[in-house]
Amino acid sequence: MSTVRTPTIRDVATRAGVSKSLVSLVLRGDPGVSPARREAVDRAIEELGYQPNRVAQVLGARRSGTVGVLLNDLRNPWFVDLLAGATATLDTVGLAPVLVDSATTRRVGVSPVDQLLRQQVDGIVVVGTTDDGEALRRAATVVPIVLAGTYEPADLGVDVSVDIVVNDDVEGAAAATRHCIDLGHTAITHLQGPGRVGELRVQGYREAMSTAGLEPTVVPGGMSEESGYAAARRVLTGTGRPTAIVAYNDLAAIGALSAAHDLSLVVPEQVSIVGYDNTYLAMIRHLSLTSVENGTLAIGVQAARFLAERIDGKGRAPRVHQVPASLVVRRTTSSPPET
Amino acid sequence: MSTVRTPTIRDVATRAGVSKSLVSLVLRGDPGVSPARREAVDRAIEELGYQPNRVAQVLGARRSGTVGVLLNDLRNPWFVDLLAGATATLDTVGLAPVLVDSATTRRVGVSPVDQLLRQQVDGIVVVGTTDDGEALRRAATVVPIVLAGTYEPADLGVDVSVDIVVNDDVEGAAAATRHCIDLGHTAITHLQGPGRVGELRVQGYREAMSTAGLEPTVVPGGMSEESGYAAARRVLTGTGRPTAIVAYNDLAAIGALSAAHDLSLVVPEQVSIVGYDNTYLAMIRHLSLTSVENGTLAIGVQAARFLAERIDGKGRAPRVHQVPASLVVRRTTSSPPET
DNA sequence: CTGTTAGCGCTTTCAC
DNA sequence: GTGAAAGCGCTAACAG
Repeated sequence: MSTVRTPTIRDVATRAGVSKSLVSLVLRGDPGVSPARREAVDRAIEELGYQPNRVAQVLGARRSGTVGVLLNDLRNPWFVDLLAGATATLDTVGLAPVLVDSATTRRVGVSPVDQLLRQQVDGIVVVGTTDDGEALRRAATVVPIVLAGTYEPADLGVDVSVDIVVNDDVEGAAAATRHCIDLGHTAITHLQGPGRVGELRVQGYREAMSTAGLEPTVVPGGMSEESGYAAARRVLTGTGRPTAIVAYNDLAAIGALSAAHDLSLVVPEQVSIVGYDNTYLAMIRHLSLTSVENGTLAIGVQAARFLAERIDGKGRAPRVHQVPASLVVRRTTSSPPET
Repeated sequence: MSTVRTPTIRDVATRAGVSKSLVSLVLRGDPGVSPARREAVDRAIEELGYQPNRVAQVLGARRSGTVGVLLNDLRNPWFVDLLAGATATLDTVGLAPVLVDSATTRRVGVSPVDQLLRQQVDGIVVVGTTDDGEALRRAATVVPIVLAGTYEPADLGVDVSVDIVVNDDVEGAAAATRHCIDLGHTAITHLQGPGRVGELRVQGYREAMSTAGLEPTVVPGGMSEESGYAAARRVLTGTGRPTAIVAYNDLAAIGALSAAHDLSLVVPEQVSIVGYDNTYLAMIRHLSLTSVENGTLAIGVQAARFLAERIDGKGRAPRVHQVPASLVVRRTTSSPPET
């Protein structure tokens, strides 16, 4: 914590014997600067240990080069994977993500979205179902927004156009359900998750059940391990319990796995369980969870692309990009018990 | 994306019929503002939908109210837990974390630490072992730094003082090892992790082994699932394999679990495995990993406190805060096979 | 208690 | 090609 003033662009300029603006040009790699001067500036920067002040740059340029990423639970590996895809892509176009985890950020008064806006982000990507639709609606009038893995908030306003990048939730859930049906299950319960995505998965589940002439059972779950545990525990307690559970996501499925364990039900012999998202959790061999692969990384990449385009002013009509979903069968599903 | 200029403090002032500075005072909740004027300002803010521009605030105030949090893998639940503790505490003192995940942030040229500095963060908390010691050393001369769950980089310079918050790695690893010894194991292998923390855990392991008169075996591992898998696979292949593995952390332990599974070794009957960090992964009942609880949340909280103090100018001597570690026995450890 | 006056460090026309 | 000057939106003394 030295007490000497940290060097500014002006110091660099004087030291290099040029003007402020010339330094600014060099900083931004402007091609039209004579090699000699560029060299002089670079040396001065080096000698001074000069670091450009981003804050001042942003204020001056009226463009921050950052995009807000609104997650809602860093504990869910799905978010992290999607984030990885988005980050990689943003990097290539000179944008930097600024994360906001609505779960940990309980800053009173100001909504996370407004925080982002105040920070002058150039765009926002909303990852997964979120509340805060009100704030987003406002935000949409100021910066471009893309929704990744969610359809909410729908109707962001008449003349604002947001892009949506999702997987085929209906088909994914249907595939998961069909898999159970094909294995011989007839009593299959679905643990519903939040939002429109939750509804679409219910729809896929219902379609598959109906096609097979089976009676659907949907119970409200959630997107966390705890909620999956609680829902599954309820469902698996007592008689008339299902022989298979199709969960909203991997986290909920893992909660269900735990519930089964606590009720001394062995998986998959007594109860089959399938997740959604195909996160690394599903791949852990000791869990080896049958799950729906939904192109998480690709969604992140595409979301970032869309956002970057819109930030560049390519203001087209709203787009919906859908990546396919496919089932990955592992060891938490098998034929139902004989009874 | 409306085209109207977003309102500034000046617009608010005119609309409320007061001066810019009065608005500024209201914004910062200054007590010395007459209720009438405050009310007028608030109404103007409301009517205009005014949002203060953080960037301008920071530039003016020469203080950003943010602290950089240098993680190195968002996929490791340990980081996320620690982050949660830190965030909660930072919030209470009006500081906001800005995350940098060195794993996903591969921004060429500028080190993540420098990025943080350019953003004018008021301090940095380094979570877990990091490279980039060089940049941190430079940073330490500009803002306060606290290390959480790591001792690196050591020696940040003569007159800079950084605080360190860690758990008792030696005791934690020793407890894990003793547990195996008490169960009757004699062939116990330790999967070493990175950095000084890795060394301390090795030390704890060695001490426990030596006390019991057993021969230690340490193999290099890593901190990821993959590296744990690879190391364990090597160790468990062929004859003369250990009956117990003490891993560097939960992620590595889970990798080891998978390796055992792939080699058709059943856990814990044929091989016991213990992790470190006691993350939610260890608690998943289907994994039910014996692990060392190391007060992750408490470390995050304390790190944030230390940093906040230093930012407030309470520049004391460097401190080292150590939280206790304790073993949580679950179902991946048992007596060794009879042979 | 309130308004005025300088900046904060950088970008950006716009002349030279 | 390079430099001068005018902001970006807000904070922070300092007078009134």
